[in-house]
Parts: sequence; structure tokens; C-alpha cells
Amino acid sequence: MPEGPTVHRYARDHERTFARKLLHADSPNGRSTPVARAIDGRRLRGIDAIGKHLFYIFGADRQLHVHLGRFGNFTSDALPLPAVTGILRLRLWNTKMWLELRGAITIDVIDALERAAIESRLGPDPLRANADPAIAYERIIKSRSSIAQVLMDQSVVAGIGNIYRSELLFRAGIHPQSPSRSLAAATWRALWLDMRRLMEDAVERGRIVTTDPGDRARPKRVNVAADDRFYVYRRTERPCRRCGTPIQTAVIGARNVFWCPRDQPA
DNA sequence: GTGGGATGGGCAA
DNA sequence: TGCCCCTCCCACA
Repeated sequence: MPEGPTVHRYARDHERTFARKLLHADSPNGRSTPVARAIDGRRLRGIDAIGKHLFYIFGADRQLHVHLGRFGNFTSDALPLPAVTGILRLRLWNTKMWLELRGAITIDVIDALERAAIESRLGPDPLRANADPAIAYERIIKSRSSIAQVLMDQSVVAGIGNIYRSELLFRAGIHPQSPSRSLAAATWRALWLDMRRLMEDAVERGRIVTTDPGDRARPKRVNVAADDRFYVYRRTERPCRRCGTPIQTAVIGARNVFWCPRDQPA
């Protein structure tokens, strides 16, 4: 269940393990057999991650496009291939390692034109060096939606998901229902820097942590709500880590958003 | 055993 | 806005 950093982390790991090598591919559940055939026996040249999209490049016009959706995930380990369990859409392997892909919403082989069309729909990705936050800001101040709605829009910022929107707004002290178009330029610059830092940190750690060290003294981890990785995400009715006020929740953009009514006043 | 959710997104209306 | 697809897991019986 990935946001941008999870996807970038996969790209980095898979690049190290599988790039520049000949790969084999199959689709144990049969659903992606045409895709497996299109890449089986070919050399993986490199991998690009843009927002939540992954492109495994076997040639300019032969790119494996993966979007994990809400449920997709990869697992990887050393050969031999394990016995197939569950619904296994696509499996890749080289002479040393294997990779399993499950639950993805998109598994396709596309050409350069199709890739360009996908990229054209995405806003700047804070995890990419050439990302221009000014492009996102233009869209933010034109929108008539709430800031929580707009932050989830992949054509505004690519890679932000439901955890980050709640956590970023808490860290910035912004109420999720604030109008997007009233966001000050300086506030946006600070928000961009904060998201880039948090997302880069998540790529390094391999997990999302949005709390600052002083706010997560308790090491034990029982469930998400008790987990001290987050300030507000899925902590409904629990006391705010900063001020003790019960965390509120509401559905914005068909997803639950969480906030502290005291630290993020309307 | 089952139902409801869950870190997405595309599409029709 | 609502519906549908993707799959797994856990609280609750």
C-alpha cells in the first residue's frame, strides 16, 4: 500500500538487483501472461519512478509500467523460486534473485508515447531532482477545492498519498478544509521543503515516519493508532501528541483525513 | 468464517 | 459523486 517513497524505494532496490541483467518472467495466475512474454529473456536497462508510477525499461518502446494501487506490493529474495501462494500476477528472476508482484492495479507493457502521456498527467514529484514546486503552486491557487483535496491530486504533486496529506497539514498547522487558493506562497515553499525531506527520509528508512524524534519517545508498537510514526493519521479520538486534544477525522476526496482541531484551527 | 477497511485511480453519469 | 477494479488482514462472531 504505497505512497511515492515506497515506489521510489522499490525502484532503487530493483535497480541494484535486476538492472543490466537478463531477466525471466512468468505470470503464475495467468492474468499477465502477455506482459511476461513481452519481457521474458530480455535485459532490464533501468528503472524510473515518477510519483507512484514505475517504469522498467527493456527498450524505449518496451517498458513495463506498474502502478501498485492501494494493495500492490513486491517481495524479493534469493533463488530458488518459492512455491506459488495466493494470487501471483507477475514473477521476475535472474540468476540470483527473484521478484514477485501482487495486487497491482496496472501491469502493462507500453511504448514511449504511452509513457509520455502518463507523465504529462503528473505534477512535480518532490523525490525527483528536476521537480519544480512553482508548477504545483499554480495549480494550488487556481483550485476551488480544499487543501486536503488538492494535495492528493497527482496532477498537482505526484507521490503524495493519504498518510502524507494528513501528516503534512498537521506539521504545517493548516486545517485540511482550508481553501487551497488561499495558501500563501511562503507557506507552500515551506510545505514543499517539508514533504521533500519527509519523503526522502522514507525512501532511506523503507517506511514512512512523519513525527520528529522528540515526539516519538515510546518505542513499543502495537497497531497503527498506537504507532508513534504519525501525529494524526488513523489516530481518531486519541489525544494529539502535541496538545492532547482528541484527533478529528472526516472524509475529504473519498478518503479519511485526520487533524488536530487545536493545532490546525479552521 | 465473515465483513469491513486500507498508503489509488479511472471511468461513467 | 459514485462505482469498480486490485488483495490482504484483522476485529469480531
